[in-house]
Amino acid sequence: MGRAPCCDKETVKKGPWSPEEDAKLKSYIQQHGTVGNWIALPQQIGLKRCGKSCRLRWLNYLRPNIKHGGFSEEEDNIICSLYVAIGSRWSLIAARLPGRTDNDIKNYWNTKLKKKLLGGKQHKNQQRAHRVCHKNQEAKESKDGSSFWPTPPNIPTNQFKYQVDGDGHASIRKFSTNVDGRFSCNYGAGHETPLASFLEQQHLCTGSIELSEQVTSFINGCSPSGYHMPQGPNEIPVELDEMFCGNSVKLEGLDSFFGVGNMVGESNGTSTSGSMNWNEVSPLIHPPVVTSYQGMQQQYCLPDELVHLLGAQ
DNA sequence: AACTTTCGCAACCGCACGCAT
DNA sequence: AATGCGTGCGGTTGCGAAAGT
Repeated sequence: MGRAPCCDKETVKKGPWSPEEDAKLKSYIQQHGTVGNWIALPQQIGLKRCGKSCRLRWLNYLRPNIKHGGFSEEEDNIICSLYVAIGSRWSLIAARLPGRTDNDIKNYWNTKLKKKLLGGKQHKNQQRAHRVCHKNQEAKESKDGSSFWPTPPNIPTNQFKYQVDGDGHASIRKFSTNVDGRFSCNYGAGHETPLASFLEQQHLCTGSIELSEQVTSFINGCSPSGYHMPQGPNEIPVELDEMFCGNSVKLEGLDSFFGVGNMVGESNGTSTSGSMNWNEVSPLIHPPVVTSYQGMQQQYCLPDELVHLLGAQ
């Protein structure tokens, strides 16, 4: 048996909200505060709307101090950086941008930033059937050579090698969980995250990445329940940086750019069809704004916003 | 001016989670 | 432990506006 619908779809009104409906909802919430039960709210105030619709309308439009449009360059950078780090968790990204809603950011990303970032390279499955305008976009950007991120650093590939040590797979999982936790506050255990997927994939693809004593010792220093804050540049082994920066990768958070299901091949900078090699991905991990957090910025190539995130833990 | 195509955004949909029972 | 329900989230769609032909 399927789940009962939250409202009667036959009698409930859909589509754009009228000013009268807005006024009713706003007035009620201003008097009574954000309601405890959205499902019951429309009946209480005589709105023929679904409770979820009321909630959405309030959160995305009627709520005070909402900003619409006019994203600044700084906001662009924050959104891009966070997207690369944590993927499409719009609510988390919105939490870093006061006055912005997750819906707004999602729309802005889908309509503007993604194109800007990728220069029109999009997987065909990502395209809606009736929207073929990206050819023009690609042609234009190919013609004038425009690109969002600066040229990536020339990092030689195939130069990393990890020493064998016991249960590398489990160690990688443990490490990625800890490191990822710092990038995805309050996100439940068991969820795949970009870094976790990346590290997992490194192991699955090469079958040979193991952790050295230095790395293991770093991992063991991570609290299983909390976040381990690096105390300086020397605490994070250089080889971890290489793990992030010296291989061809496919970041889960970027799957939506090129579709899913393609595994990165050998660790020589090449990738299988449809996936991204390091030269394609690295500019996404090297956004223009780079500062340092106790020196570790140089190790991890973290953008400003992630440094703030780390600092906020 | 008329028509077509593209864009941007508000809103909907369905799923997953967490809490209460 | 199982079930039901409300909430929150991310993906997707629909439609009016703007731009192009």
